Amino acid sequence: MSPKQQRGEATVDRVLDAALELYAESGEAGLTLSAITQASGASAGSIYHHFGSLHGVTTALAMRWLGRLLGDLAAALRSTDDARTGIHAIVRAYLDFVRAHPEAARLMHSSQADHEGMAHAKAIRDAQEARLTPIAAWLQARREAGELAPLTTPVIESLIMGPVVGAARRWLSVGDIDLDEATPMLQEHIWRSVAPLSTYS
Amino acid sequence: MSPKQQRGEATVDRVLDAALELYAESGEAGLTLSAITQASGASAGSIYHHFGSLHGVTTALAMRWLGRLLGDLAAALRSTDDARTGIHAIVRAYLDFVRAHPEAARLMHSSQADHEGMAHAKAIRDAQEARLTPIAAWLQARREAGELAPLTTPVIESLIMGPVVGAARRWLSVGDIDLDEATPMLQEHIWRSVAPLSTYS
DNA sequence: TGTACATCAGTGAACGCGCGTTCACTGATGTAC
DNA sequence: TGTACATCAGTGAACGCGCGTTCACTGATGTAC
Repeated sequence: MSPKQQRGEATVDRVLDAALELYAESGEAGLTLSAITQASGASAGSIYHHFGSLHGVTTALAMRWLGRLLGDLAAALRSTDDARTGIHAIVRAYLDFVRAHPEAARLMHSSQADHEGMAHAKAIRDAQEARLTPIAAWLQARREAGELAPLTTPVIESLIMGPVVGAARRWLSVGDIDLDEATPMLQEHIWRSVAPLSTYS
Repeated sequence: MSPKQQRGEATVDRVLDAALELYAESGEAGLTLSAITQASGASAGSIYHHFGSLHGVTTALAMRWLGRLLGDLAAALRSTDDARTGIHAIVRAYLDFVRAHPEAARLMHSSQADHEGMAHAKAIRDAQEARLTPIAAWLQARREAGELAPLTTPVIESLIMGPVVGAARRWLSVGDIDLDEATPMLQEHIWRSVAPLSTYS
């Protein structure tokens, strides 16, 4: 999980890369130990040495990509300072990430949803706290500045991320949505849903 | 799947009810054949007679509840005729359903998300076409009447259902959202995101 | 610079367990005349 | 109303397969003096 030698790190990378590929090919059902050993070249024992269990592999995989996604979102916010450009930036960043890493996005959209993800959502939040904090702080600051409607954090987060996740999932599954075309519309209409009323009066 | 005798129907019901309970207890991993036979009282052979396979059970379970949910949503729309009350109604109907059937909601939120659900999203849509059509028709009529912003159907659906699904999932997992309190806010702010601009100018 | 030792990294055969599925069969229900 | 037959519903023991995990071990790397 936290290798002390370079080749250990390389092995962890190879295993996680192979696992994502396997997941993309055949879903959660494809993530068997023998499939991973074959695809990654690492032995069963080596995988257990680094991850403790098969479940440890999938957890590490989800955490790695969730960290990258949240990092992108936080970075997108960092270069903005008014609410509207911030909303636009985070929406774009999420959709860009999904387009760049569709397999990882697929993995996260389901692993966040499964029983485990549901049950351990809090644990995940803790593990990713460092990356969640700046995003939450940004939201709070904008709301306190009166640049966002006076809503609770969970409601604001649902209003912003909900449509983005919905559009991403739709693109990943049904495929009847053009993300390039949809992005500016999502950006502006999501903004309308969280903008203070004064913006339009 | 479509039993010709009454006791067949009763068995199917018992199996699906037991399966949902097992899922609520221990997730997808809990849905083994032996667990289902034990919990439902039906024999392995009987389950194969009705569902063809274990996978058939989970498919039937998801379809049953998805049908019920979509039925509720369509019913909620039916008693409205202007866009704003329609949006309010469908948002409320979804959240009411989630509160009334949290285990089923949990199941659908993940089974819609998994690899299978992603891959076969189109097949699911076909199977539920009868229930999806009136909802899609309502949307189209309202948009053509100028009561909704001129957006493509996937984008409108994402804007409406995205935040609702997001809030529901958050309630089911993290639990840091009060649905009673959030409902009116979601209703009105979702409406703002799909309302024609003239509403606020 | 060299040596001894501790820790990290990796191997792969072996294990037993529980899984989904099958199948030959019995019993219940419906139907035709 | 009674009888013969077809279909539907249900049983449960038996099967083999592939799974995750373990473990005794070797080899590589880092560290202390």
